[in-house]
Amino acid sequence: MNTNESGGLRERKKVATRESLSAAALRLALEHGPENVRVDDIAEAAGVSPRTYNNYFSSREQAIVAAIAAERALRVGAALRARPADEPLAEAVIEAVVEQYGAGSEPTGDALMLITSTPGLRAEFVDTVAGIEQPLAAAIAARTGSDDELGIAVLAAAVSAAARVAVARWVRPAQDTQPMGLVVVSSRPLADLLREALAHLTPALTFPTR
Amino acid sequence: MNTNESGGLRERKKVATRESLSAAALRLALEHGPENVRVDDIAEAAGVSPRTYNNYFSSREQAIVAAIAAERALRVGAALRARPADEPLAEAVIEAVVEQYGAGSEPTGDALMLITSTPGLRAEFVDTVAGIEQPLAAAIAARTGSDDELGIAVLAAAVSAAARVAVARWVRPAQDTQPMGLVVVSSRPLADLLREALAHLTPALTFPTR
DNA sequence: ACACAAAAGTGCGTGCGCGCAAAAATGCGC
DNA sequence: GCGCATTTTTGCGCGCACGCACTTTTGTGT
Repeated sequence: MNTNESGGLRERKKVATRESLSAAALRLALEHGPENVRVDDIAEAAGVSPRTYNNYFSSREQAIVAAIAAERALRVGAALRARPADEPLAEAVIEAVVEQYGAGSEPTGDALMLITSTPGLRAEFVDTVAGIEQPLAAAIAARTGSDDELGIAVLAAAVSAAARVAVARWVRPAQDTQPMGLVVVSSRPLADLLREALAHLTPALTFPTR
Repeated sequence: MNTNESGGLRERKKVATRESLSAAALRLALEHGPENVRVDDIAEAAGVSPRTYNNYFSSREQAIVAAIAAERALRVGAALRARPADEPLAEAVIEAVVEQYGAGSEPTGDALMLITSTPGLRAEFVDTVAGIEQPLAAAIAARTGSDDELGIAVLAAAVSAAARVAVARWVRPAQDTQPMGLVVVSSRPLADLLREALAHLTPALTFPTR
């Protein structure tokens, strides 16, 4: 039945509510500055109650970043599954992560300005990278056929950690901030940083223990 | 001058306040159950105001776990520095982590019962493992003499992530919980889980990129 | 079409985390 | 010992996260 395939009305309304809330949070943050966004305002703009807002998000930063990072982490698993089956695991993982987080996928313009505007938003954006861990573990397990659950979890966690280091390096404030306290990202493309960071894990992904 | 060596009275009082707060949080949690501990009670027991409590801790779980995990993460860096200089990096790192988190160092008795009693405490305990990342990076840099800052950060982050996976595996609820909903840790010693997890990173620690 | 179950939305109250500014404590030079 | 600078403590107020219980909406079987 159609409702099972795409999820029913309830499921679609749930997704729509979440998207409406994060879109409202982002718009209000861009209009008034992230520190001036109020939960009551976000909820009202999305047409739900503040309590419902908290059913979906535990902080303002989480809601704002959700509109920017939008399930990117979840797509890493799908990207890895889509890599050629005969490609070495290390390369496949690197390209899957770079595809979702670099090479044209990184935030730009107003969104980038926003996530680097406060420590809280920067930290939340960096934290969203951790979301790749579970989908990646599932995709690695499917790809390798390995039943070493701990080993797979460790490799996925290491990749997630390396990606987080690269993203943190990319968004961290420059040592000497620009005039007016402007914060800019690293001049290096995120794809470069990701590849360099993940290259250090190539040996671990290439020579599995056992 | 003496005050510079050990830190002055101000510094010593700061340390004492933090220890007093976390000890009070732990004692009240053991006496009344972690969910019934109030910030006002912790602050009063430690002899400071609730506002001061929040200068040191951002949550009740953080204060409780601080009394249990007590700077263990910071000592991993020192433990690595203390390993034989000619020992391969991978083995030195593994033994340093195991020394601080396993092999007789893991929580037992009431403390163990407490950190596995609620999802919040379990998550906070697992999160404290992330604290090994910076001290470990500093110790790896000192030990290898490498100036590849990103590479060192990635290796330290990967080790931290692997240790977190092992600790999370150790404290996670058993699939079939005991009667009365009792939660127990994995039957395997934490040292075993840590060694197995970190073994997967031995190739990355042994064959540096470059 | 209806009845019932399940899930989502919501109001309310509670506890609390944090920014700000003022008071108190400590460090230091003279 | 004193004056000044710095740091820590604290009170206050605000915004908010969440548990609980109730209402509303959606899903499902008959």
